[in-house]
Amino acid sequence: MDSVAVENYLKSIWELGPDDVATQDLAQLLNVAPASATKMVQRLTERGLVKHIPYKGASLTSEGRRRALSVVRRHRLLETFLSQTLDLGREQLHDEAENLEHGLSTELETAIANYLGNPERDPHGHPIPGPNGELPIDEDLLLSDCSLNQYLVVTQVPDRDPELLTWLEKNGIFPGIKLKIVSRDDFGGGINVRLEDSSIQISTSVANEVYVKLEND
Amino acid sequence: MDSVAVENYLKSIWELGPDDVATQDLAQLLNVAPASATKMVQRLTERGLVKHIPYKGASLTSEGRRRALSVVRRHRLLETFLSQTLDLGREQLHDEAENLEHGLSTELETAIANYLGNPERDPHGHPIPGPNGELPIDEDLLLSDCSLNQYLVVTQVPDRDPELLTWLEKNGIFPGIKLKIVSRDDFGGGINVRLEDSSIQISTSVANEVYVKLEND
DNA sequence: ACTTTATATTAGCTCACACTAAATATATTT
DNA sequence: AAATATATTTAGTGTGAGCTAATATAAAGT
Repeated sequence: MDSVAVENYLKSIWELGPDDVATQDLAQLLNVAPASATKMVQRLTERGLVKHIPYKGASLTSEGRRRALSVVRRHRLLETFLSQTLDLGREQLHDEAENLEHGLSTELETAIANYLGNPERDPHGHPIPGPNGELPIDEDLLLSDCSLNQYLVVTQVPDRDPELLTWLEKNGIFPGIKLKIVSRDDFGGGINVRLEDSSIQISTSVANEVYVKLEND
Repeated sequence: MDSVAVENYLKSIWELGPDDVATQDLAQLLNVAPASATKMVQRLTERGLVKHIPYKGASLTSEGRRRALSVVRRHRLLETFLSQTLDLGREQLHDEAENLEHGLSTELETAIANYLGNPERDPHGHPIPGPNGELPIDEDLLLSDCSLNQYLVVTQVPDRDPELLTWLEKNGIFPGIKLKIVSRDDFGGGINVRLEDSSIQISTSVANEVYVKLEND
């Protein structure tokens, strides 16, 4: 069984990947010194879970990817389970799942998945990998890439930043909501969006973390 | 925050306590070498969580006890929560809770407790400590201490051994069930018990782990 | 009271995972 | 092409938690 540290590194490399993950980014995401990240990347390379080209970057081997996705699966199932049983706000879910994911046995993972009816997405709209690390191809579009006046439905919002999530929630942006882009401000100023009964402005950096699909799909 | 290892030691000392806990028993319960247990007991003594008289035994300080009971609380809340949402068998609960208890934040602990209506006992009948480590006085009687022909109700069964638990379950012994002792075999042979619609024999060692109360309480 | 046996502790080692400081690569400017 | 800046890696340490082998203490038996 992988240690908590190993699981967290694998998951982080996956999140930053797929290729040439910089030691520094990894270190920052995990709140450790860059040297610590290098060290761990080397240990993982030893173990065959990571491929590392020094001074270039790290990436997961297929076994590493499998294990990373197992962590992601547990994380997302837990988020879904907690949000469905207790009613925690979407913004609390991430941290709680983060703490519990490492202690989830395969049996309990399965029990939870069955209980939930093997859902395909978590409450943030992120796809849940299958038990063997299959990840459905994600065809969602970046909100910031969409054209004006198309009818869109939000599919995914970011989960790491509770503040941001609270803001999105307060402004009515969460999976399932319909909207369209009515105009773009120049020079990276953001986009103006029309929802059911409100209009808001969304900065480019936020629009880069929200995914949507066309309404008629 | 206490490490997983520290939490496990504290909980184990509490379970084996209250006084003069032998290093060896601790080591056995935690599956580590006796020397490792001694070492940890010393570290915990350093930290003021344990009082240790060398060659005599260890016991918890009041702070140590508080933290041990916090682990026990999380464990028992999780058992109750899992048994109520998913329906796992009573015999799976213990191990799963064991894995998850260390990752449960105070907020989630509270959310679960509220969701469950602040229960006083877990599915095995064990009392759940309060959020500040208060443990209600446990007045239940050992089944093996009871007199013949009293009308009894089972209140607690052991949770550590899935095999035993399955056996008890199969023979109809679990919290809430009514029974009476009809006879005792001589020389530690066990007791004969009459349930609603069956009779079984229970060995002394098992009867020493089952608690009951008088029916008319 | 002495010896044996059982239980505990100490000593010395190992491994995982963190850190800082120093050294070395790579990338970017001038 | 050299100089500077940035990123990465190596070297050296520390701490937590485990192990085995050797030693010390307490309990039991003769």
